[in-house]
Amino acid sequence: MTRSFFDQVHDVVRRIPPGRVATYGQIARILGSPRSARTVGWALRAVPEGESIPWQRVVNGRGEVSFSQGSEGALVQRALLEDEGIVFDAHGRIDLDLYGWEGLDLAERDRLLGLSPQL
DNA sequence: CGTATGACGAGCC
DNA sequence: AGGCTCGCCATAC
Repeated sequence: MTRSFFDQVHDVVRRIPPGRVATYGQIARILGSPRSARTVGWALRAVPEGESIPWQRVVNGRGEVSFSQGSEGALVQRALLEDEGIVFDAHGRIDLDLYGWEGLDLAERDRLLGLSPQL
């Protein structure tokens, strides 16, 4: 298969519904590379602006926007998430128990991993 | 083909 | 508790 890890990351991120967030580590685990969280972040950094990939719905394991505080990217991401109804606490963090993505069901996960050729 | 790079994460001070 | 280090691993060069 020609799908790069980056493409697979993008595929998964596109599945995150509005108002929900996933973590870098979670995406990595879904793709079968539990130690590739950093690479997930890199894959999102490489998302072209025009693409319809909801990159803002991916945060770090503590529910924080993973840009240096005050940076433009951080402000943009937070604004986009708040537009989806997500509420940040006083520490600028998201309650993952409340807004965390449920994840993919097994069938969908297998399809994304290419275990069951469908297209 | 070796080295550098990160929008992470776990662990150790 | 909070900050720092170190491992990780797909790409970039």
